[in-house]
Amino acid sequence: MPKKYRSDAFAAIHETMEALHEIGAVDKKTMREFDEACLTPIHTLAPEEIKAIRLREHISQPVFARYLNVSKNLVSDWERGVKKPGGPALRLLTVIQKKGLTAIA
Amino acid sequence: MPKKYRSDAFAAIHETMEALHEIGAVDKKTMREFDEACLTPIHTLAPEEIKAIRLREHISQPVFARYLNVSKNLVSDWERGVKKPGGPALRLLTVIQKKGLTAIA
DNA sequence: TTTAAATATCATACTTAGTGTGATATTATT
DNA sequence: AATAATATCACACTAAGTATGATATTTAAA
Repeated sequence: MPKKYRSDAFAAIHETMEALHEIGAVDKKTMREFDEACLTPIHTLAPEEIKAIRLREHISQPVFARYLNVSKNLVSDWERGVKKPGGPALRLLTVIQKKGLTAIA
Repeated sequence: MPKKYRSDAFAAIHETMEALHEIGAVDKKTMREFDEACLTPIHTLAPEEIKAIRLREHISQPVFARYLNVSKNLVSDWERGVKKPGGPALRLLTVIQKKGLTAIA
């Protein structure tokens, strides 16, 4: 059984916060700070870490590339440290690292 | 209660496929084709669609940007059609469009 | 055992997505 | 009234990401 406590709890709390905001019980500033606090922090990933994430899912570079919607050569470059994943790519990899491939399938 | 039938079913089937592959009952080619078939197809998003996704979540451009791990100006550029989201950014937006913000939180 | 196909490393050249700064205007909040 | 958040816009810059193709090794199949 997959653990989904965190995301389920977050979804529920988020909806509650939205309702409270619409009623006027919570102001925009609080909403914004709440959302910021819910963000999974992002740290740069070392080449080996990226490769480890992929091997953990037991898939090849080409297939992994299609999941991320990037070219297969880019995945190779990441794993060899030739290039480093940027903004949105890093978020994607962080999500997969934490929740697995099925989170974005 | 959030609907997670699809991802739960996929996770279960995926694990079964892996087990069958390790036993030798399923070859690599079949595994690869299976994974490819599980990918949510990606279509380019119009500026209005991107804005719609964000408004649907009731958050501002800056907060949305932090969820995606991109700069706030880029979100503005997307929504005005000045720039178009590429590979990994498109995947991220497609996931949010289908599963909501909590999928990547 | 040979053939074929998938995988992964590597090189090169190119395009544009994404960053960062800063100005402006409008809208909320106190 | 004043402060802060939001959003549009301009500009220059960097490097992420693309595309193609060669090579080598492994893996599957005939």
